[in-house]
Amino acid sequence: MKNLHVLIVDDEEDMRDMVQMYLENAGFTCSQAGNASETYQMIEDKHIDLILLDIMMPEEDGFQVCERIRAKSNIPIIFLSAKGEEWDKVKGLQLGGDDYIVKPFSPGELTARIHAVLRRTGSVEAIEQPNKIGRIFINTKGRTVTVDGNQVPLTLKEYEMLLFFVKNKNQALSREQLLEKIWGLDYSGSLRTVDTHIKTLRMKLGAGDYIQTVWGIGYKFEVPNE
Amino acid sequence: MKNLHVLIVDDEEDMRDMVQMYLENAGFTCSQAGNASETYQMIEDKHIDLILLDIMMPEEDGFQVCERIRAKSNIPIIFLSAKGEEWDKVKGLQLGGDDYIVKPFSPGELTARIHAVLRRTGSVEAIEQPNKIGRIFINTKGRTVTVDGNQVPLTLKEYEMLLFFVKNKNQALSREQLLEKIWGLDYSGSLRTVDTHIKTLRMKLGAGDYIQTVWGIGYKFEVPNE
DNA sequence: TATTGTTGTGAGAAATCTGTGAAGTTGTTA
DNA sequence: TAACAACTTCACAGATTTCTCACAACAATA
Repeated sequence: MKNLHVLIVDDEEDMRDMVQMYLENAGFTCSQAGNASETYQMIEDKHIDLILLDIMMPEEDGFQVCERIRAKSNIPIIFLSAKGEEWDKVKGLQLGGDDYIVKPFSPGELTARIHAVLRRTGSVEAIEQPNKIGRIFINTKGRTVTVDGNQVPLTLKEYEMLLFFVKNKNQALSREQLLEKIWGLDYSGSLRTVDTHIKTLRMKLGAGDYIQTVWGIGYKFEVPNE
Repeated sequence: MKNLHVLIVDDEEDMRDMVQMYLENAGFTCSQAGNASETYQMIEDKHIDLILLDIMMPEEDGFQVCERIRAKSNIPIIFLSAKGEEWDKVKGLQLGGDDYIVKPFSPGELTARIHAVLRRTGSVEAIEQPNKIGRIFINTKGRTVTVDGNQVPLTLKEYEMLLFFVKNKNQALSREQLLEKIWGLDYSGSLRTVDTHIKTLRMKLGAGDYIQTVWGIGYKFEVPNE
């Protein structure tokens, strides 16, 4: 996969840094802009593959910025909006936004949407997604999981967990790693929460012993015959 | 592997000394700083490859120190925080920290994280992992061990012991050394505990006489034909 | 060979970790 | 607001690992 450059636009530095960290972990290169004029300058100066654009910003807000960018460029734009912030999905997308994400979001959600947008806009050759693993079939577009032909309804956390496991199959993963990647760096709850989700995932995936316990460490996803 | 220089920053001398001992045993060169100003001076004076930075310090705390260092340098920084200490992962990492470790930690955990950070930041060429030794195959990602093609289930201590033996093969290792490296400096149990683990390891590794008794000293890991 | 100190080993106690049901929280939807 | 789903926490039983101990077996030394 070629190296993709994402521009993060947000007036809060903390938020920019956090997003950048998430993205760099996922293999993206990042630049930051704290306001509208910095944004325009960045776009002139560098090759940007995608823009993450916060809506609430002093001076020009995200919608205005989007409009001005669209006047001369088709760079994919994903809007960021804080939860509860009053905003109009329709408006954003009409202005040429390609998607939107509501804060707070998990690292997995962020990268998933970026990949989806890049694929959709054709900016990048289809990114191969894991699909069939043993008797589990994961449809990342539809966000559905099928086991032995039967669709299994997974909750958000279960789904992200399964995806992360599949991406790192045959690797022992600690609870800390799972929490950090799926819940985000700022999660401060109990480690044992992972156990509970493991329980339900195991149950939903049925027989197959996909998820092994690595005693004293955490868990590992293994495919029986591979 | 080139000689890497680690700066240990902590206001407690005991902690600094302990960490230094761990690191020197692992082949690092160390310097110490007990407060913020010493830290800045060290960075000016010496070539430092990585900083271990305690968060709780009188006067300037670790976060502030990190911020000031980041203002002019990209030296990798790993935060140290005592268990239970209220601290914010996100804050630390946003300020430019590369990782964090919660005290108390084992020597193995410490060096593993340092290596990971150095690899990630590109400070050092990937450090080769032990893999095949005689008829033993160690998969560090999956944390599995195979002997003659058969997977052998090892407990945590057994696994860490084997790894340590392999890293120091053909060297006579005292029980004290083993306890210090695998259990940590604060272990206060019986020396003979080692014997018991040696017993089970020998049994699980099967024929091959990998682990030799060095009478009056301790044990040694040897590979038959090498 | 007798003596002394060291190591091997089995058994069981102690410590630690995981699985799980149930209850509590939070957030969403109608 | 009530009903519901998702998520988290808790507590305890059960499983697994780790440690200790006692004694047998062994090596070194005189």
